Amino acid sequence: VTRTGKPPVLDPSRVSIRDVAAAAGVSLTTVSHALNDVEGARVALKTRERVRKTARELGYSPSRSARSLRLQRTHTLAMVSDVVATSPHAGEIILGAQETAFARGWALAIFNIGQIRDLESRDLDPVFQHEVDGVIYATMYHRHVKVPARMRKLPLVLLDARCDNTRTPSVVPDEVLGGRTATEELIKRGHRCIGFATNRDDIPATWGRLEGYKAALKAAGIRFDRKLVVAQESEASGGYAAARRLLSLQPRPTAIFCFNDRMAMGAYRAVAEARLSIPDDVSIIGFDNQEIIAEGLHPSLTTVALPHFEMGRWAVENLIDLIEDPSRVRPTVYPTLMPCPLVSRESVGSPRAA
Amino acid sequence: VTRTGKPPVLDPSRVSIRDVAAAAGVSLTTVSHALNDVEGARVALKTRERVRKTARELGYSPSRSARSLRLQRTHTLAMVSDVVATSPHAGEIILGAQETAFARGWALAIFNIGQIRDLESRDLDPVFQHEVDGVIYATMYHRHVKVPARMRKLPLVLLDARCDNTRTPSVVPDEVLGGRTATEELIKRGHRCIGFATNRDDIPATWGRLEGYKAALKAAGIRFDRKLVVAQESEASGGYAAARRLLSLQPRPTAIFCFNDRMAMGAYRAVAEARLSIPDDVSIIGFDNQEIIAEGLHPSLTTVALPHFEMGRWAVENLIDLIEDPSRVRPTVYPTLMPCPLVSRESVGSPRAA
DNA sequence: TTGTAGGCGTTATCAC
DNA sequence: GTGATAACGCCTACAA
Repeated sequence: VTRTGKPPVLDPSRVSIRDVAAAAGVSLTTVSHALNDVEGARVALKTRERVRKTARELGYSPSRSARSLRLQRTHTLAMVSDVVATSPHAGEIILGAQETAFARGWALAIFNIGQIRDLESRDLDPVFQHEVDGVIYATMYHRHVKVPARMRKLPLVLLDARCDNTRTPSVVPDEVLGGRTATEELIKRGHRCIGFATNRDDIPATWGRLEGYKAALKAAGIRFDRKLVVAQESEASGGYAAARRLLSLQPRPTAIFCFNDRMAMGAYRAVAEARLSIPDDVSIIGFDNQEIIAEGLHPSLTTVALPHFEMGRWAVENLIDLIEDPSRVRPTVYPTLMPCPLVSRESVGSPRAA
Repeated sequence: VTRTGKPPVLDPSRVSIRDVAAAAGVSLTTVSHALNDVEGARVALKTRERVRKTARELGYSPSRSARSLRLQRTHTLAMVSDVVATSPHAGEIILGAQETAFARGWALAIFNIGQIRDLESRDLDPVFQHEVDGVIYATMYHRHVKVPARMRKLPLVLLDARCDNTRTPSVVPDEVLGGRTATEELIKRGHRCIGFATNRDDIPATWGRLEGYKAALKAAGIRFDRKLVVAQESEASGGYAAARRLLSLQPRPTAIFCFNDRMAMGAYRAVAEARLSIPDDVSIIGFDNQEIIAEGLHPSLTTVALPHFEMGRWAVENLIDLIEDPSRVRPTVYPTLMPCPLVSRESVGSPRAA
């Protein structure tokens, strides 16, 4: 990088702590004390209020650079992720994280580092050169990760991921509860023969949702039937294939729980091809709440939402707390499970009288 | 905010310019000169190389805070947007912007400020307190905006938006060309009777895509038929309604250009209900390339992609250039139009022999 | 209760 | 060619 050689162009409009001090007729120490509520040094109440008022009137806000330099704190969080920014829900995670950080006066820097499996070998220097006070390590979907050693040196929170070290705060969707929520919704409507179009990947979402499905059946006294669970690719085509298979069973399931909304999209096609209707002949429930799909389908899709916004918020809250008081290591369950709420639309109804 | 009262905890592992100077056996001034290729002060080649080597070995990287303070430059860009982070394509914009900024050594801070029409009245102080060197003002979809006075004080680039001041760099999708691309693709396959399921909103995308549709017809010597253009809500339901209408015409269009992929999703349903098949009886082409929809539909949807990633990249490149050399105001067309590439999938074919 | 001074790490000016 | 030094704006130990 080549320098311009020019001296810094000072912005005369910018008000500094000196200006406030001058305007309030006190020393800049007093201003600092007053504005920061410093514990030791007490400032007369009257003085403090005058200082505050002056600062407000002048539109003073402390320089982040100067404060960072002095305090060795940047008040900036890094969100390091694989392709999180391209995942359909990335926006929600970023939004939740960003809003929370902003509300607490922190900045959030996004670092997209490509495939996360390259992480160990990759050069993270650029990330750390940005001098952040903490790291949120987010993955595109719920999974188990190995945290690079370099990253452990900073306060760290995992989002949508868990690792071996159970002392690292981590937040993931409660897949089990979500699977249970979906299944219970069907049971509540009177369904007893419920197919599950699941996926084939060996990831927590697969195990968890299946476990939730089983738990709901058990709680309702419905026998688990292996034939009602069909695993396929977690795409629309997989959902189509799985649903076709399920609809060909005797007796035919009156409802299908789909691993995600894309699979549900395929299931809709299978139902239509079988000349059946949703939800009269078959109820469909999805997972993920991808709104484009869920609201675009006809009838609109009842589904279970992944709490991305909430996870973003949680990660930032906990990371800032961790930074501000590392000693306060609250004993907490690991990982933190964020509930997945039901989003009711039109694709679930009661089965026709048998 | 309450202070801890503790003195700053210095990170002993962090190497500063002094360490490099000591290790290289020169003064820290020389290190700065050598590392920054300062014009006036020349450093002996041998010295410079030694300094560089030492810096590399020690893993030195200058403190951003200190540099910001000294240079009055934060090397940080703000991306101020309405609900961009929740829009389905937000990820692509952010990704393009972030990768580009990162590659040039800049940081990108995202500021989500809710509904942008409130912008004038909104308190942007928090944004500017973050001390950024420039602003990317991004909207959720292509439109005309009024830029708040405060924002004009900083280098500014508009993304997916245009404003009255034609000297403000601005990048938007080339809607006209995109509409033309879609229509031409259908014409190339031999279609002559092409319906257009458009939307009702009074936005540039509506006018532009229609204009492109007309231009393509004209270029192919096909008479524009008003009845072939049906405006509806830009949702799946609107696409359904529009397609139903179009499919009832005599003669029936052999192809339908849908304003966006969601409308195309609805059009698929209308085609299926009419017991027609895609693309044998009717070809469908969308717009936006929302992958979840386009790849989930059966058959997969041929569509025109919005260049979000590229717009993010363009905005950052141009903003940094503007900051680094404001005098270099290149005379350029306004706004910059980013082409929308065709994404071929399976929903377009040739019409059956008449 | 308030003021003074030193330093956070860097770059630019100006001597040597 | 090289080095000492003064800022950038802020916070805080310490003196008054």
